[in-house]
Amino acid sequence: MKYNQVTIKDIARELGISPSTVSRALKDHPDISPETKKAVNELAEKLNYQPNIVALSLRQSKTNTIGVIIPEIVHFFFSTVISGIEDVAYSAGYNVIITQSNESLQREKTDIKALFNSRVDGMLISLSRETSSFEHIDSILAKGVPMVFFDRVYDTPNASTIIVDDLSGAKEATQHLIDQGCTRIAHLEGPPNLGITKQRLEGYLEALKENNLPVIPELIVSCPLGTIEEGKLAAEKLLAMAQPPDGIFSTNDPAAMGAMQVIKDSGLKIPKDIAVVGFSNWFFSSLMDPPLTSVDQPGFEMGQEAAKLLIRQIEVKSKENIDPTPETKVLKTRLVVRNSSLKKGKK
Amino acid sequence: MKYNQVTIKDIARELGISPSTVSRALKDHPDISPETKKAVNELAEKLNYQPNIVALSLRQSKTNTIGVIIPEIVHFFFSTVISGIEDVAYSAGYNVIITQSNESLQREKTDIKALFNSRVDGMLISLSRETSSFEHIDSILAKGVPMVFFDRVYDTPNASTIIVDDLSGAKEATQHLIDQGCTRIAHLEGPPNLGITKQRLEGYLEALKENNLPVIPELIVSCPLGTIEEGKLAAEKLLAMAQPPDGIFSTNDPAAMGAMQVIKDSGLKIPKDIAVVGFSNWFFSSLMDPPLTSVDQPGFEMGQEAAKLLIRQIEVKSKENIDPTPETKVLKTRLVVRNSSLKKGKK
DNA sequence: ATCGGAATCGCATACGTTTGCGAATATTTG
DNA sequence: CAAATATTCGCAAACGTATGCGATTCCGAT
Repeated sequence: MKYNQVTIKDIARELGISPSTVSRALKDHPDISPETKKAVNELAEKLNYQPNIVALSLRQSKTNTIGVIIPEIVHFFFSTVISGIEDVAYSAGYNVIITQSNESLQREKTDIKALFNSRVDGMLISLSRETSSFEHIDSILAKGVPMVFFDRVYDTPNASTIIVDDLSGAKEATQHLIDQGCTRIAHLEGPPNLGITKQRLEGYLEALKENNLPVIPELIVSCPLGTIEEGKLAAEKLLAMAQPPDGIFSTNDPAAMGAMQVIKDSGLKIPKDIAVVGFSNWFFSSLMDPPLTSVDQPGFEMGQEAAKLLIRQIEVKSKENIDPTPETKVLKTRLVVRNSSLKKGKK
Repeated sequence: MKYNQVTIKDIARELGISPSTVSRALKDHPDISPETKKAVNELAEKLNYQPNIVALSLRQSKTNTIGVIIPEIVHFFFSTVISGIEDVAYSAGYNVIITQSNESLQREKTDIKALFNSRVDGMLISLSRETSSFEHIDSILAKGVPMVFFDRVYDTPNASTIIVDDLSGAKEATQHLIDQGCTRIAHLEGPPNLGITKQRLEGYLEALKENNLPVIPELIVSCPLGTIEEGKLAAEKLLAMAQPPDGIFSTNDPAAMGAMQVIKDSGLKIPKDIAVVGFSNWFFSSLMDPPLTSVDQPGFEMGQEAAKLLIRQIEVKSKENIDPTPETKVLKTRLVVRNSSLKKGKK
């Protein structure tokens, strides 16, 4: 689009000097006399000169843009993360291009290529549910594009990652159920490809072991999509057992919610008969009836940290021309106790 | 960032021809012989040539990028709209840069400038709650940047808008309450600057008049932020009245939700004592207890339509070099009836 | 008056691509 | 066989900016 914006050449012509001088004057280069600088700056101000970012990007081989790939935007946790990313990116002078994989590996591949072709300075990625091979990522990584993975991470020594302590969070949640007197605790397990799924399962198992509770395989139900619907199905299955559970720890909030609905409809009471704990602390969790206990993930902070890390890597790479060593950052979770799990009342 | 991507020059050098020939060969220009085209295309394929989008943007004064300004991402409706925008933008070959105003006029101003400086080809904007003056928009509009406003629109003859039929939606919602037997219907009113607030109020009033119900000013309570907290306060105020309402139509779902909590805590029953209807049909509305009746806004579709309209305008402007005439598109709402308003049971 | 150096600035080139125009070669025509 | 035309390609400039290097000017010192 041609907006007839004033350029450095216009200023040069008007002042009868060369574009190079104008360029230098604008960046306060010592070679330029104070008078020229003054004249240039005043005219630039008067004409409302704004540097052409596209030309700058071409010249410097740097777009000041970071690309983001997330599974889906319409997801409380991820939109919170984006908010955090925006927050630091904008104050650092970076634009943010957002793409969503829609949980599809195919789409993730085209997204990553599109971002690379757009010459973004770096990428922030959270893997799709389907992603179990990584050539598409490795090939871009090999070209030296800085990348930071968050939440659903690719475990490679070549890229930075930022995660929450899913294991501890899950363990704490399970321990909380045990403290409330639960002895038969079910687990709604998440998408099998994701590391977070394994971590949360692991935390659940560790808590059981530390309390000398038996691990009952039938009580671990897979919810590969983690939807409300799957939560309902899982709960129906659990309630049909000879000995139903007295507590449920779900890999995420929607599944927990689905389970809650089925439990309530069956006439059982939450938390008296079955206590429920979710994961992620979605916006609406506090609005449920009863309000859902959940493990809070600091999404905004995760976005901030991921963006900070990426930008630092970008700047290191461009200034010192050195590949920065990847870092891993683990954020703490926080168990938010609400009525869905309080059999005994608050301590 | 220098990724040492192969350029048109590399291909030219390797083949002993000029860059211009390579360029033309790649775009199937008739001036180039079939043999040269074949050679070029094969080598390009082999070297995995990808055109440098930044150089292209500079050359063509077109970035194939559209900028989006929304009040906040962490908002079910807006994230849904974004999803719709992405959907059509990507298949049309456009990148999407997203910024959020955080409901601040100041931030909206800097966002719009930043997007302009990034030379986006067009903008999709939903106004902040604070926006009541429009110079910052007019000045950009005057430069000929295509703009489409959605949902919270700027009513000007110079830009296209895409909205939902808030008036009809509100009227239908209120009529529904009347049909359920409500005679004292309260309205939780939204942010005063927004057109949608006025439209929804208007629809509420029209429904009352058509049914010969009196307009009782005390029953119209302002919720300038539209938060859950404000909904609670409003409900407390309403319940303290000598004659509390028997129905509530809220300008949005969170306020409706806050009201529901207060009503339930006060011992009154929903919908028996007070029926409640919200607006926007947030994701969690169906999960409330009782599930909340709400006016569904087609967010995804709105995003799609807005992006389509904008892209069409961009292409018209660049090809025919003519300012396209602004259009307005109105999308239909849909009342989703749930138990929070069903005093009589489904018809 | 001459020189040296500092101060100030412009030329040329680069980033990667597109495109009008002209040049060279090949082909057809009379 | 010469001339006209068609085919195929390269040169150069352009988009807007940054920067190494050389050129010019000016000043004070000798």
